[in-house]
Amino acid sequence: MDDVSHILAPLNEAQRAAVTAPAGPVLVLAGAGSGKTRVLTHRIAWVVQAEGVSPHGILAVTFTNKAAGEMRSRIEQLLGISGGALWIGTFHGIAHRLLRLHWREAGLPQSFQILDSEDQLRLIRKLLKAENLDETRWIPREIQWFINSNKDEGRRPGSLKDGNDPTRRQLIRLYAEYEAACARAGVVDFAELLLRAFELWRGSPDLLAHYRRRFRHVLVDEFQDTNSIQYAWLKLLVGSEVHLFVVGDDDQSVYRWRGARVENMQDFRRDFPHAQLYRLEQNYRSTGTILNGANALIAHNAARLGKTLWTSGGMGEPIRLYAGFNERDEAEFVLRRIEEWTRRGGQRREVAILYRSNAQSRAFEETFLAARVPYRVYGGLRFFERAEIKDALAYLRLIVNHRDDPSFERIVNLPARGIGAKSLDLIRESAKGARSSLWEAAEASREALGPKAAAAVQSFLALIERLGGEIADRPLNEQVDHVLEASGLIEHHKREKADRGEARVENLEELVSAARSFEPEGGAEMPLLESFLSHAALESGEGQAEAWEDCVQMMTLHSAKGLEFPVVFLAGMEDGLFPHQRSITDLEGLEEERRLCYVGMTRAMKQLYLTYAEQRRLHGTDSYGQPSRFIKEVPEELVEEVRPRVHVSRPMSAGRFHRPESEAAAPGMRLGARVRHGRFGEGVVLSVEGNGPHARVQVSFESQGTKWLMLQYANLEPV
DNA sequence: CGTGGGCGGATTTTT
DNA sequence: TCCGCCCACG
Repeated sequence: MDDVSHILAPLNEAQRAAVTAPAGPVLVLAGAGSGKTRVLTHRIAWVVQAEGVSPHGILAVTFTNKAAGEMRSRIEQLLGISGGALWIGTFHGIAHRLLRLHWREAGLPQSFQILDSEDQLRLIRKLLKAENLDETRWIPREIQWFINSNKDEGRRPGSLKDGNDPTRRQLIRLYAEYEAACARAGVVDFAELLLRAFELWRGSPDLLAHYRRRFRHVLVDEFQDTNSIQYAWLKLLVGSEVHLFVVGDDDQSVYRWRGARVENMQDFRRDFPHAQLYRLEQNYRSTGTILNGANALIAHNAARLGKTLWTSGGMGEPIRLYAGFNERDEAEFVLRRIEEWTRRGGQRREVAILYRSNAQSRAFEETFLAARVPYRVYGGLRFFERAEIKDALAYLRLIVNHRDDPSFERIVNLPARGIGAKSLDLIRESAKGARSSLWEAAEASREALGPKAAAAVQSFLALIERLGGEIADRPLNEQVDHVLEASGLIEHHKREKADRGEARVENLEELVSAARSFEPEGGAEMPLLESFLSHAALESGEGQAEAWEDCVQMMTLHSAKGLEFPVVFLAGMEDGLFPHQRSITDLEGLEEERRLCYVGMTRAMKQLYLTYAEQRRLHGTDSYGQPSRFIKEVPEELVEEVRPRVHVSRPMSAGRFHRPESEAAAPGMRLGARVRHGRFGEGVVLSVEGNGPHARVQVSFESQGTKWLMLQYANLEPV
């Protein structure tokens, strides 16, 4: 046996017991901040080093690409080897890998592409339109939900019963049509990746046997977030002899609404009655006060596996509660506290503002912008989801796979080339009649179309063909670059309104540089371009961490899961907002909201603030909310109410941003301020975006129109 | 065919 | 309030 002390030494007793658990299924109930990731990585290291298992025989599944990447690098550090042989990835990533390797057995075309949720919605809309169904009666989102949740449960249209309900019958029919359309186009959506991978194994015993022999150790992170098909897939793989090691926390299950089944944790104990259970309850993150508060809160949920976090550290400071007059007052309070924190030597990046829904970031952004305090909002539109990026990818996808109908639809007339709705309808009709792809229908459409449209269609097809030839055998970034130029996309965006178009061109350039630095993951052998396209579909592209500026972090509670911060503000603690109105009515929904609150509280290491606003402007109207019921579920003695509002800070118009100008990095850049520019003359500030050296202002000049200017170069003077 | 105005809808999010 | 989508118009 190799020396394994470095694997075991940093672990506490419970962690060590889990890491060294003997053969058989294992369930680790890991509370927030109890070293969950550490247990997983050390388990892998242990299995490799102490039990001599080859990394080749290990499969580890996570929920996000980020988590997978972190796990891989931690294992590499721990073992001092390259983790290349380990299969670590998301369920979707691993399913994708399997389908690439075994596309034939899975019944897929070799060059199948992945449909993201937006593509999927678009396709559903197309189907509805083709069927002449009213979108107000058949809501695309609901149909999408119907399809995905059935796939998540492993159900194909053929196995669904309509129960003599005409609505349901129609939904099932649409599901079947949607499947046919995907097959025709050679595309698979996210849920399909999982279901296909499941069916692949279920339908090929030899293949399954192969993987069962290969993967002797299967580890799963965030098990409470698995859905039915993922768990079914795991059970299929595991059979009887493989070691399944799952880690999860039922109290942190916050994705029920997208198919996650906390019940899988209980089911696990039923399905593997001999499973060993380990509890990790010692928390290394938060103060005793924070933990006690979180424990008390979550105790209001029924149906828990049960777990109480404790710490060997001190109680720390009380949890602080602030009742703001309105959302602006709330934001200003948070701002003042953060300034206090930094004045005492704290860093901004150590502070997180967490909220229930993205719209809440706005009030904070405005306040922080005005105060010139750098912040970063996580979430929002991701890189690969931006329209211009998706257009560019659609070109590449269509080049790779002419049958990719969604891509065809997307770009056939972008930039505009005279192929209007009517021509497209014709092509769609004939594709449907011939059960062929749009591409094939377009090829055959010459006669059916007018001469002008026919020429336009043919030249589009020729363009795609030509591009395919021109980019063959060139480096990936040149391929992307060439397609962007030759397709006219760049030109198209350059002609747009200056501000918007510029940003789009920049994003497209970013895509080229992403291509330049792209390295395919080991495994499946496929052309670089195709693997880049799959990567683009599977990776949201959130990871583009910008220069590590010292910024206050703002994000939703959901995206904060798995993170920790010395100082946490849980903002918007009002009934209706949090718990959210739409979850308030049923118990299950409410319990999930409570778990979300638990997740939020347990992000905090040293200081935790709960804040709410008595009056909040939302969707344009003012509402007067009650403090969140969750506040009352935290024991009073742990909470200190900050400055019970004796005097109210008036949020009046003139003093909207009442920061002394001398403190501001760029004085006078308030919204509505009058400024003078050397060349453009006088104007009014319409908006301010970003901060630090990247800040940009939009100014409406009297004679030169509206322009975006980089603050650092513009030399604007207040008038 | 491309643009602007009117209308409705507006958790949470990863893949 | 604000954003995205659809339709009507030029």
